[in-house]
Amino acid sequence: MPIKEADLERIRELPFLKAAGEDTFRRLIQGAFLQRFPASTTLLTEGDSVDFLYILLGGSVELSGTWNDKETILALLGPLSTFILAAVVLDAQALMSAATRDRSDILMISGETLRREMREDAGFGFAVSQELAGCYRGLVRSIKSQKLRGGIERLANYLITQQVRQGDVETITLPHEKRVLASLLGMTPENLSRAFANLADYGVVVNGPLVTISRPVVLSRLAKPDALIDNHAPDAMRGRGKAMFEAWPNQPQQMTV
Amino acid sequence: MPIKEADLERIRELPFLKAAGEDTFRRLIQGAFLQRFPASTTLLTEGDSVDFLYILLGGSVELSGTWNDKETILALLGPLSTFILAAVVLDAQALMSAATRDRSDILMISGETLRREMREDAGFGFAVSQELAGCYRGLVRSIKSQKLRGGIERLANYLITQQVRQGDVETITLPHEKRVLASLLGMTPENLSRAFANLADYGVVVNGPLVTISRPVVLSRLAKPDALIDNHAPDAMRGRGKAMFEAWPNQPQQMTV
DNA sequence: CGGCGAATTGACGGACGTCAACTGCTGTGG
DNA sequence: CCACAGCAGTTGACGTCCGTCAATTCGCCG
Repeated sequence: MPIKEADLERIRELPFLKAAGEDTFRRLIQGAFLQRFPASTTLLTEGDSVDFLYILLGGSVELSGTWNDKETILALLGPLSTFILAAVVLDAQALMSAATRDRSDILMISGETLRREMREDAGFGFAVSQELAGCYRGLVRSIKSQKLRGGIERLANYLITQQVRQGDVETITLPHEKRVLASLLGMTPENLSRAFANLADYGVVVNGPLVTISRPVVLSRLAKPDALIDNHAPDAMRGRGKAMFEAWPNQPQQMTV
Repeated sequence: MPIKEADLERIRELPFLKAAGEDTFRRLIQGAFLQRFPASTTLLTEGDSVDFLYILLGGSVELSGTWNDKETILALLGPLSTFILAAVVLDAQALMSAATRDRSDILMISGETLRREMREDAGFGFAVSQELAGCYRGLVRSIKSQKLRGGIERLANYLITQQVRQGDVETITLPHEKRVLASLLGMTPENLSRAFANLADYGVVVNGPLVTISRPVVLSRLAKPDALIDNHAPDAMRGRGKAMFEAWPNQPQQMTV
């Protein structure tokens, strides 16, 4: 699929490409592919060597890890996310698998070109560092959530985060299947179900993918959301306008726990 | 404390400073402090804004996070580790606290200078990206370990990792108090004790800080170590000689789960 | 209409956290 | 030199959280 002019402009606005010089940008795009993948397509399996940096322009992607026949979802990505950047920078094997969830448009930039341009264009290299630093901090938040909170608390905070991102509505829409959410939160689907049932006491009403938070203050007293764990305004957003926060459809980036 | 010539040479060998140009290096060192801290000194509390990049030259440092009056250790660092680099790159507040465990020599580099030099010296910027990418991948391994394995399995793999790092000896020395290890592995001291007791069936004999692995094959069949989780040869080591792996005393870098 | 998968619910067992008591070591002070 | 306090570590009892297995319901799509 050829890269359209309109796409080029969108890509150019990515924070870590905006910092690149005009020549750098052109060379990066030169050997890049823009490809449309169907839903549930494996893009990369953990252990694979990584030849491209992936940039999700449309659709959604899931990052997962496995061990001993068990699998866990590490992150869910929405449009304008980059992924497996760290493996590309180090030219190392992937530590996570990546698969599309919906039909997705993905830009693939040559890893070798990326590394070469980073060594040439300091502004670009710095922007990549910032992107990586944002990813790193997302994982720190994840680990803290995972190690310090119980399942119900993780769910409660997830709901509050979603509420903020969806514009402080009373009724939020779960953006993924519950079994996917369960894996992201580090529990089984059965336990997620029970966690939702427990939250009924705190004014949480579940109706399919619709979740109504009728007593936000009560829920918040349980959840104890924390600026140093909960990504209400992700690092990755730094440097762009607030536009992405205002409305739902264009929101995501990274949806870690 | 003034920076000694001998220290300068050691510092210059750090992988992410080795890539810096001579001028860059001089400017980074210009406004830097080398400071000796006693044991159990708080260097930084989560939420603090971060003015310096820290480089541990001697001693040991613990990185921790808290929520709701609970605390967990996120990493234990040995000599020649950098820490809170991500916060410095983004000029953001720290997500973890840092404290010395032993008396420690720490080099502090101005964050503002670091960012400025990254924007000027592309080679240096790239090296910082590599450092960050290595840290990121360390956390990915941690999360996978945390979400996919049970406590006993995490301990078993920790022991195997230590065995490799200590030169494949039969009897390893735990480098930290057991309650510290417990927190790092995401469990309580009591449960760590029981986990050790369980591992007796797999040929693990505990004697204070000395742990003998009498049947490595049996233990390994339980632990199922995985190159994509267990950091037997950390990313951060890329680019330096193998010297650090050969012997115990000079080993560490990062000791994540 | 039938079948498949997601979601829920119940029953059960195992893993894990909490509380308490006890041991052993170490450093301190009489 | 010994008594004692203090802390790390261990062990036991208990309760809760969580994963597993099974059965059921529901909605969606062929």
